[in-house]
Amino acid sequence: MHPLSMKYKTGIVWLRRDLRLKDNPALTAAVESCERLILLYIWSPDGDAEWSPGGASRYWLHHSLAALQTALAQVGGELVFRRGAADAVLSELVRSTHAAAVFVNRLYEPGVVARDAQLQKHLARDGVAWHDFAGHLLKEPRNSVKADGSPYQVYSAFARQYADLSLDPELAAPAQIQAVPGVVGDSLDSLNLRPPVDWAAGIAEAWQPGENGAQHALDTFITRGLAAYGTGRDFPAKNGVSRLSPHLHFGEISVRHVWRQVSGFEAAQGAAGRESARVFRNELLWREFSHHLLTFYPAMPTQPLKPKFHGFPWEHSEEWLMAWQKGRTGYPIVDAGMRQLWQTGWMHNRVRMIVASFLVKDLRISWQTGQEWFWDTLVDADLAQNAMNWQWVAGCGADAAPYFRIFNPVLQGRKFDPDGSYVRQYVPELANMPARWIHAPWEAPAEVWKGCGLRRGVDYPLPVVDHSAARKGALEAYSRM
DNA sequence: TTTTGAGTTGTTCGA
DNA sequence: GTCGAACAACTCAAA
Repeated sequence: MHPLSMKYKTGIVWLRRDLRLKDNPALTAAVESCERLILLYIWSPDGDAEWSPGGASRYWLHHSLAALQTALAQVGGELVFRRGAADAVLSELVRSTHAAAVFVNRLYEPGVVARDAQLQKHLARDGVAWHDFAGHLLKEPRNSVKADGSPYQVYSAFARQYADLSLDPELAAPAQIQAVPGVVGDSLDSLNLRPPVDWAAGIAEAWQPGENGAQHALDTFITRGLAAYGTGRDFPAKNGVSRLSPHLHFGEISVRHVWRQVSGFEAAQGAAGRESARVFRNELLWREFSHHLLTFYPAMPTQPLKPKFHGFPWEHSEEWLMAWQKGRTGYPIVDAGMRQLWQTGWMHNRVRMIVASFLVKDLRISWQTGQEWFWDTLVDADLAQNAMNWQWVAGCGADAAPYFRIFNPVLQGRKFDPDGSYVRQYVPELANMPARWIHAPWEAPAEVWKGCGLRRGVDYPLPVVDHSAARKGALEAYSRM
């Protein structure tokens, strides 16, 4: 942390994706070094930075901000909302309030990094200090490079350096905040983050955005899911995963806190539990790795990391894309995943791989197209992770991904949703399909369809493509590269 | 500089 | 039904 010897009369805490009070380095430093604070959130819909949040993210953001507003008010703080370009908002605010310093936690999207550098320069010209802190990751990307200073390109080598990770002590939530009174702001509602049409009922049911919801999700996971995470995480019908991703994306909980809690749990476990904790921590390291990659390969969201993928012959079928997006491909596990995404703003990780593989390998539609859909529909949409994972599936990412790794949606369904309960939940028209046919209903005899009250290919579609043929086509296209 | 070992999550085929 | 091998070649990390 920066040693701040200077005391400021007025400081601005610019909250971005660190929507929490606990273990928030920028907030704590500001409280300790300023007599009074302006707590600011800026909504810049037309982007100082590219990749403005998608629909599901905005919904989450609205509720997360509402929760933060309440929590800050309880310690005397007042969250001020402003809309517009960050540069204009900050310079106006600095002039009108005579604030002498701005405090932020660093982010790692290339557009944000560039904008922050500009802002810092502009503020310095007006004599305003800029203090940025490490609050979003376990380790700063610039500190996790190889001995020669070059960036890691392989996950396992990257992850190895976290073996002896030592973390700064956690910071308590501020007990008291002195707010600058009477700062003019917009209302949260006027930011229009919520959708005009209420499609979000399913999201509201499934989630509790905000710091309390995040801590609750962590507690629930540690008491119910973590011990069996190693195997349980692969079964989408079980509650085997943490569901922390949107909370971590918006910084409602500190990843250092999560790491510590998981390590604390591990200490009291037998071999299986220790292995589960290790596997889960590796998932946190994949999150780190994605930010590392985005830092050193800023084109990752649009360009394949492996150059030979430039010019890959992707298909452009609106009809297939629509079938995938709406969950009407005729492959139940794929359709269940895509409908879970649409209804709840989230999809189980195992199923994300299956639907992504299906889009890229079976339909041969570009990973960028899939990434854009996820960006708009996921409550946890995160530029670094979205880009890294789509590239991983497509095989054009940093790690070696064998060209022959093509998921078979029927086998995956049978293996990870053996009784079909995940499919039944999200593809209710198949609720009565016997388990034997649930992952390949086109193979079911006519009387089985009839017995379920279904017209074959009408009430539930036949496969848009034949997997076996599509697999051959993909292998051929990849080998021609 | 050269060498060596290794690389998140799979599927198919034939014995 | 289960099991092991094959499925390419290449790049990266580290000694």
